[in-house]
Amino acid sequence: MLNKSMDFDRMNSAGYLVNNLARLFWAGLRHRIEPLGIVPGQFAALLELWINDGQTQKELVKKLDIEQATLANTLARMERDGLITRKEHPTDGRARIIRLTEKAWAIREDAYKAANATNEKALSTLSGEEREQFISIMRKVIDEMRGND
Amino acid sequence: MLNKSMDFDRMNSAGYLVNNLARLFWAGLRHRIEPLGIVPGQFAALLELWINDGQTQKELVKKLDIEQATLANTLARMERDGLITRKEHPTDGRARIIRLTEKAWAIREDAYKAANATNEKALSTLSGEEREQFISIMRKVIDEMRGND
DNA sequence: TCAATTTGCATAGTTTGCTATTTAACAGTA
DNA sequence: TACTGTTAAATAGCAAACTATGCAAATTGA
Repeated sequence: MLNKSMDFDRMNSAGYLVNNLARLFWAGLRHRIEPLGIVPGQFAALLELWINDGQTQKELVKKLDIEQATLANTLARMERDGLITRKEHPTDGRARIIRLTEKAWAIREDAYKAANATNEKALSTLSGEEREQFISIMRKVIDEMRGND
Repeated sequence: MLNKSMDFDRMNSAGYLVNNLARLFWAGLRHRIEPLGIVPGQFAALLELWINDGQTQKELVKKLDIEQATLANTLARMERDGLITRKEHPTDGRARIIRLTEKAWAIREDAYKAANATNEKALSTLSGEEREQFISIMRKVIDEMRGND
């Protein structure tokens, strides 16, 4: 072998592992919430609306780390699926107030349980200390990556 | 507050953080490899083919943690983009041999550098020990999640 | 006041993931 | 040999991410 740089071991690449992990979490959550009639992409919006119902799309975008266009499409599917309604804003003709339906409220507790179960299963192999390390390292890396580049 | 279980803090959820992180890695890699004329989804297949050119789709699927249909589509785009060719298999009329083009070979070193730079930037805030913990914890969790559920 | 700019949301178009299904070729067996 | 079952790859259809662009309402400022 001429040069070590000629190799790239994806099993040692943080990016490769993170991607892999994200798809496993996605799949695990998808299975668990399927009976509730929701899909993983709707989860973040639901979490935020369960805490604070009746926001505009703009307010949601600010809190959920996704692009405006992504959220607009997800909200359209959620409306189609009967999870939210969108009514006109009282003072701003461009904005719309997003409100959860009864159906969305009804699945709240089960959805929390599904998410917690997915996390619990994933981390079940780790010690308490390792869990803390894992979470805190991820937060550090996210901050770093959001910072500059 | 009636009940602690009524809350779900996504900033403390491993799944939420992992998802976030994966999209940041994806974006970082995308920016860096854009000048090379490739996209992140093609990366895994390229890595494997750079090591072992001339495999069938089935062989690639076994090594890359993605579904057969996903790979088939990605390979179609790679063919369209002039990164691979697909020739008939000498003994099996169903299979096709996937081979890298000159164009794909030419960007190899720059692609490795781009991936390494993305990882390096991401982990730059971590100590050597933390990096090792991060990688080894991710491997543990992946093994756990792949295992059963 | 009214033209220009900004802003909130929607839409277009692409990639990449998934599941499910189809197609064609292979392999084994009656 | 003809039938049956299996297997490799392609295709259909959906979700969800992104960038870029469009549109109409709101705001600004000359």
